[in-house]
Amino acid sequence: MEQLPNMRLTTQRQIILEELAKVTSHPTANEVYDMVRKRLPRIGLGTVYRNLELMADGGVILKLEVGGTQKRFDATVEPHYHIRCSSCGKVDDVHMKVQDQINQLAANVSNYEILGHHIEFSGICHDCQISQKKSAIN
Amino acid sequence: MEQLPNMRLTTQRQIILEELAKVTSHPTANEVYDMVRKRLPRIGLGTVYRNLELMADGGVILKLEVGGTQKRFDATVEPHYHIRCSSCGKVDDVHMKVQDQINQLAANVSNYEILGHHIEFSGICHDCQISQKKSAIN
DNA sequence: TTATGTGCAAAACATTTGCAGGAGT
DNA sequence: ACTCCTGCAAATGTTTTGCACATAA
Repeated sequence: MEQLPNMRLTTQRQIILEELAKVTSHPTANEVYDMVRKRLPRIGLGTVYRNLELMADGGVILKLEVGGTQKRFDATVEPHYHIRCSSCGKVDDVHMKVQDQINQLAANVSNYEILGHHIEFSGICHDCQISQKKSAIN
Repeated sequence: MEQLPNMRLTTQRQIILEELAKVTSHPTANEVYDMVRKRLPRIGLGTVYRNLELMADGGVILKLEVGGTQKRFDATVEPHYHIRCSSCGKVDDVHMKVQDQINQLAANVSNYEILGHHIEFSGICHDCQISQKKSAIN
């Protein structure tokens, strides 16, 4: 595992990263805690929060501040977009090309130094589309 | 004030909406509470939360779930983008054209029914650019 | 008049932090 | 050894909620 300088390679960090890499579901800190606890039952929730935060700061993982009350985490650090189901709150990746040219459009109309952007789509996931059709029948 | 059906026009709602419309700073619920309290000292924080939520549901205002811990609110409901200062956390509008064509790009690669999108830029605001230059000298 | 809304306070969540003991380098 | 890290629990911060009273329609 490639870590940042000044970060020790602890069992806890290793397993948090392994478990996060296993899924594509963008889990919340608490969901990561549940996943990790199956292998490290005595780990503290604070440790999970501390390490997710540290890894996100170090660019090892991505912290998503998308809709909903909790932050979500993603082991894929390459820039990509997300979609959130308005009905069930699930978050999925959107595998489209990153639209870097829009940074220039923003730079043209803003006095900020533009660092980057993130797009969050909203929609209805396949499962929820099906549930909606079912309930429309009744 | 045009409200949704089944919503009474109360003094509290009126003033919350007026105060929100006065600013372009995308205040948090607590900041709205502080603003409103100057005119209605006995209003409860719960009332502010309840009404901001209701108005956002009804499309009278916009609820922003951008980076940072707290939700922010915006009296401008026309679709537009935002930029958040990575240094101080301030949120500003980005007055560029809405890129509706990217919804189609997302629809092409996703099995979600796309409803819309929001772009959040990140950058360094003008004030923070100046502070950074000052501290670079020392 | 009556359904809805309000203030207040407590509860429910989500996240952060202090500290004494533990572990990586 | 000497830091840095962890588990635990308490603290903090944000949002929601229950309830008795108030008020818009």
